[in-house]
Amino acid sequence: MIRVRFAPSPTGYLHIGGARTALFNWMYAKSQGGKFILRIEDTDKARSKSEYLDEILDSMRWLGLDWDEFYKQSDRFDLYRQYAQKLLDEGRAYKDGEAVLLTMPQKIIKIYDLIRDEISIDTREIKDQVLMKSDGSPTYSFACVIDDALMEISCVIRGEDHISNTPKQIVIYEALGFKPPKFAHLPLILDDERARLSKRAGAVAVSDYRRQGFLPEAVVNYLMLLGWSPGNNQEKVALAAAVKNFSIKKINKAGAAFDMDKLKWLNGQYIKEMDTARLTELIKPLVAEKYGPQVGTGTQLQNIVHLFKGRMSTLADFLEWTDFIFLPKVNFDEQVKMEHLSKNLSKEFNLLADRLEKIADFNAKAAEEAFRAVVSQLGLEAGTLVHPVRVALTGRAVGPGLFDTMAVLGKQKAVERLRTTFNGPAGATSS
RNA sequence: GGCCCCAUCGUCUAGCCUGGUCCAGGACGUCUGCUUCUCAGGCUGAAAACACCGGUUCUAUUCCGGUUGGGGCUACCA
Repeated sequence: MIRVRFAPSPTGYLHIGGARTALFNWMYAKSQGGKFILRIEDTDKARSKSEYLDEILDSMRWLGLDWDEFYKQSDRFDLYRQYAQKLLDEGRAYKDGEAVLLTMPQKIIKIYDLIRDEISIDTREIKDQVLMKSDGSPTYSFACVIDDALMEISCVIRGEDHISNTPKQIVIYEALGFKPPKFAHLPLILDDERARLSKRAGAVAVSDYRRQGFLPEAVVNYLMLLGWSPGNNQEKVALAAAVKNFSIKKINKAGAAFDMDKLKWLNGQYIKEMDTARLTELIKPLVAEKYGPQVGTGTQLQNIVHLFKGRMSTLADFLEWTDFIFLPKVNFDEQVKMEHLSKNLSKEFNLLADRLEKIADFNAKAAEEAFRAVVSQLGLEAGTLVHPVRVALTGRAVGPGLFDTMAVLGKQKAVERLRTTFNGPAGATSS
């Protein structure tokens, strides 16, 4: 039976690198019909916080990484104490004050790593290891070894930063009379300067990505591609398909730099392919949070989502693009205003407003017809009026097609903005 | 510093195990062009890599050694 575990420490949020370690463990378990165990390593009483634990659990669920068994090391302190006493009784460990230290044997330890093959280390490089701290709590390596052995973990899949912990732990396995599991050390995720990914480099917590409007399926898809490849030049890979293809042997040895651009691209792909109704459900709470619970309900929001779907790379982009629809007044970009509205077009705007006002069933097609009529009446090129109108209605020079934009804005606001741009309420005049 | 790990386009990678089919394939990003009222998108196309030096071999990106470079560890943190 394949049994693997992910063992985060609740001394911080779930790190994106930790999420990938969890993901690889999870994929391996699923691909082998094994069990995925979540074990909380909260032996450091001072730094462990329950809010971090909640966040880790939340992020795991959000990513869809469900677990079969759950343990907390803080519930198991008696166990660690018993094994420490056993080693003391057998003379394999000794006391230094209240602490318990393990005597290091002098030998060459060979690790068989599923990704890197054999690694050997001379224990003479390693000093005696603390097993139990003076405060009575176990050290990481001691608790980790006892738990991995007792939980019958068949393969320890963890980050490369643990390679040098492995020989120390093998010595502990041997002292305790346990058979060591297999090991697989994953390459680390690096930042764009190829240094270890840290807060400095932007978002590192899974919850940050969630907050920024990334989809869990995109985050999972991106993470699995860091150090692993499904083959066949596939980029967009569903978790289920990846599980089918998964093999530890195919994991890379070299560190992988995190590329935010590619994550955004992937996220955009998932957004574009998502059913608009479902996407609207995801966006609804964001709109409600920003503008109040009354705004953006019903099919109206779905139409807006439909219009902007193709240009979003994160859910948060929707809010960026659509402020002109939800805000009572347009938020002008002064630069853009200078460029497109410095010439007085009040005659043209009013004419267009008159036409729009008369439309009974206001939609993109009707708006376009009205617009074309005005343009031909004035003998203008469509383009010369399209851009100023877009700026007047949305505050920006870029956006979706003007008539679709008018349709989602609605007749009333469109007409009002056209009328007030040049000769509206005090202060609205620009020159 | 010591010990350990690693090394294909700017980035993620395929290929390397089982040398020739690779003047190295895909994707992100960058740059062309087309589409269009703009931008995004979509569709085209282009530039872009086997770190270096030796060895083995008829043949090396693929195997071996070294050099260089990068990363990790070196806690009574995990």
